Amino acid sequence: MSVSPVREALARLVATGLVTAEHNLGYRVAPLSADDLKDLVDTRVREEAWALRQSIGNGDEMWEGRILASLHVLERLPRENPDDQTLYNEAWEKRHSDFHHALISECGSKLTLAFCENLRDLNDRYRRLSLVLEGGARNAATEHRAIAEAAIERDAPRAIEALSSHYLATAQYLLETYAE
Amino acid sequence: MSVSPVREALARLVATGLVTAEHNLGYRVAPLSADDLKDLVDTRVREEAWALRQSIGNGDEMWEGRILASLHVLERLPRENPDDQTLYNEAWEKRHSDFHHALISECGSKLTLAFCENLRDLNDRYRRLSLVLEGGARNAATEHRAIAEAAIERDAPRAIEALSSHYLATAQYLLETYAE
DNA sequence: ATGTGAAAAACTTTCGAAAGTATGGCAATA
DNA sequence: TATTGCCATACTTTCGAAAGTTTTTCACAT
Repeated sequence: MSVSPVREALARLVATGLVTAEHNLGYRVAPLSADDLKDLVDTRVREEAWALRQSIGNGDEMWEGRILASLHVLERLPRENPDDQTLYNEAWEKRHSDFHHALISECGSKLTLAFCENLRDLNDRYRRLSLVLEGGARNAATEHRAIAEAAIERDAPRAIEALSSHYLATAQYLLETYAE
Repeated sequence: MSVSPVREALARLVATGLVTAEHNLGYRVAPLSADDLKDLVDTRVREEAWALRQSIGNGDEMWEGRILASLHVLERLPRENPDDQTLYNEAWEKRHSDFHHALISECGSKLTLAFCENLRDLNDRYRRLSLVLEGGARNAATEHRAIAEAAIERDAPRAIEALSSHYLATAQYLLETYAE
């Protein structure tokens, strides 16, 4: 493989914020920082809270169905990689992403959805790091179910509260661990 | 100039959403549409309203100074290009962008600021089109001053109302013109 | 020891051409 | 006339090398 396609791929990663570029100095993995994580989680909670509220207002029974379907297949897979505990279970990661997307998918704004997807990609690096550190102590499955149920019952405040604390818990753990 | 740097530039435009790409079919100018514009303006009003409110809460006297300075230099330049009425006055465009950035610059979230900048870039195509059509009938200068004054007086609701209607007016004109 | 400057090495970017892919035209067939 | 399949053409992507830039090395002078 030549440099051209690699550079194209890097250019895309720069656009998402996962990689930084400086002219004549090449590309670098974007650094992680506590400030970045705080901004990331706060912004994500704000955006997804709005998107979830809109979806609860707009979504029909098909939307409810998609939430239940994505939650179901998510619960049928272990979060850990069965073959190698040090690796991620990419299939679970995909389904996890799909579940969260389903929740906000009926918000009515493509731009907001694209932004949320971008924020998820940025956040994933921190979340995966947290996963390694806490070793799956928290029960994410219970939290997912709580969010889904509140959303389907059209209880926006409860759904948003459940989603927010779901996002905040992971970040909080990481921030406290690194504060030491 | 070779294809490589052109492709890199196009890749960046794809990232902002101004250009679309399809594998083996090349790049295209992203289409304009009424739906896109509605989403764009709604999202932008929501994001900038939040960012302005935060800035009004966080901003110090230096922030106030930057708003006044950017408004001042904006008012000292004509919106139209003095040499050719069919061209834009790029210097004015730059100062206009700087003014709007100054208003929200103290919101405290880099991610939100980056998103707002992206939305501004996307919106500019529609705004410039509107500029040609309405021929500068509206008095943007008065609106800018109203936003700045409300912001500096720390009147968040009034500032947000002024900013929102400033953004909505341009879009509304364009949507109505094309609805015919 | 410390700093300076030139030369070499390593790396990034750009280039022109080759390889690969889609589109349009044309002849053969129904 | 309409449809199919093939070929030529135009375009997009990828390649390997050349050109350009930054970093390191090392001799020399302070």
